[in-house]
Amino acid sequence: MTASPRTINKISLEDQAVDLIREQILEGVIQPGERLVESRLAKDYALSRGTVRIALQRLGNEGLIEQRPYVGWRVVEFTEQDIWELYTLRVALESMASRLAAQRITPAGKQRLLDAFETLEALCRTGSIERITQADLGLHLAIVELAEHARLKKQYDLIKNQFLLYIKTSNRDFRVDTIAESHRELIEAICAGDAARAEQEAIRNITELGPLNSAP
Amino acid sequence: MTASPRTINKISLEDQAVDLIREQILEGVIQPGERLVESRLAKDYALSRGTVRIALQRLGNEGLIEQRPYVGWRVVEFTEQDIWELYTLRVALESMASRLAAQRITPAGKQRLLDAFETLEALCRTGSIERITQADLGLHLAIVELAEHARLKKQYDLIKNQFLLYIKTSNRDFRVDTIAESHRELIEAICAGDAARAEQEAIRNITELGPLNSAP
DNA sequence: GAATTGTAAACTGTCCTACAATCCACAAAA
DNA sequence: TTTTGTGGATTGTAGGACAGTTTACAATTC
Repeated sequence: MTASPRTINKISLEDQAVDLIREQILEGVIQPGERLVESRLAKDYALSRGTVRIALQRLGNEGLIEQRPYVGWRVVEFTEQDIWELYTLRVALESMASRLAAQRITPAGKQRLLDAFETLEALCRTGSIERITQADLGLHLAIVELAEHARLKKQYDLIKNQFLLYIKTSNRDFRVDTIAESHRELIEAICAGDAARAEQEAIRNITELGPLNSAP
Repeated sequence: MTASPRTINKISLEDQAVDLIREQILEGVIQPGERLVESRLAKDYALSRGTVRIALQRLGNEGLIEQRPYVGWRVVEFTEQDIWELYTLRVALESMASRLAAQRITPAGKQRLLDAFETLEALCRTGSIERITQADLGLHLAIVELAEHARLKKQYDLIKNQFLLYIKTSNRDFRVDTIAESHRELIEAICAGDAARAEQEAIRNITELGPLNSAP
């Protein structure tokens, strides 16, 4: 007998703590600039300090919180430079991802892309900003995963949440109605296996939304 | 009275542990595939398990070691796919770095680049492989730092040591005599402030050395 | 009053001990 | 040969302890 597809959830407390605290930050429960006190978090979540400590290290690596020796951790506050960095890095990583995705696109991959795209399209008509943002990110994430490049994905994940935090805490007004549409050509290029065009469309898609014109 | 420029070295044990263990790995004292046992490291370096634990987390993030739950950490062993990933990621990050560096080059920046280049040139005539590799990396690192892009640098640092580990553990024969020369045009382009050419030269420089022809 | 210096509180950095959970190799059994 | 214990090693996690450091603020000095 082989094990059934259902597997037991065996997530370490460290991992759970990371997810939990990250959620609190992204939800805005813990605001930018606010401090994270090891001992208080440990008490709140009924964990040991050591476990919380590891979790904070990891979130620090994700760039959501920053450390000052003997003072502690606090949620980052983004500057103009930070935003510029995030956008430019996204361009570098996603343009490569798009090119690779186009090179190795499969029927299953196309399906996944189109599903993600349709989800985004639907939400753009009726959904909340929250959910649109989520779907948008989901589409980009799909592209990155289709590139089948573990390190690229890892580096992308590393800045993904910083981007989310920025979106949620800034009050930029996005033209909701055009978001889905601005992805159409990118998706088409990838599905068509046109690597060069996919790369260019990725650059355009990110650049036209971001504040890249005002580079420092 | 103002404090003199000499500052006191106040490095946390966690950080020192990271540096120490990383050194052991890069020196080959701990070989790829070998296990890292928390309690043994703690005893060897006279540290507590908690401190070692944090250090291992960090090295895991750098991709030098990998974790299996309840089993422990061991030094990574690179596959063909890994090497391909490292090279392609380097291209993505360094081509952007070169472009930015060219855009914001200053006299001081030129000086730094040329110094690094000359060091490399000199070593290519007389130095050991070890030192040439070090100087080569130093030059690339200078470019990345001249881009003045904190996140780009952070992501570069994250794969830098994986690359070093690969170089040290693989027995690829590098044409030592051509290494310095292959950087000349890149350096020139950056110093000339020619962003587009710098970007292209960066791609060429990395690609012509690496095994990118045999992409998976 | 401004600058310096002392002081207490809060928190991090680090260590220790302890024990349950888990993996793994190997022996025992079917 | 395959399955099923079983024990040892190591990780995962908790909790307590205390020194080191920062910080705000009070006390002191000029």
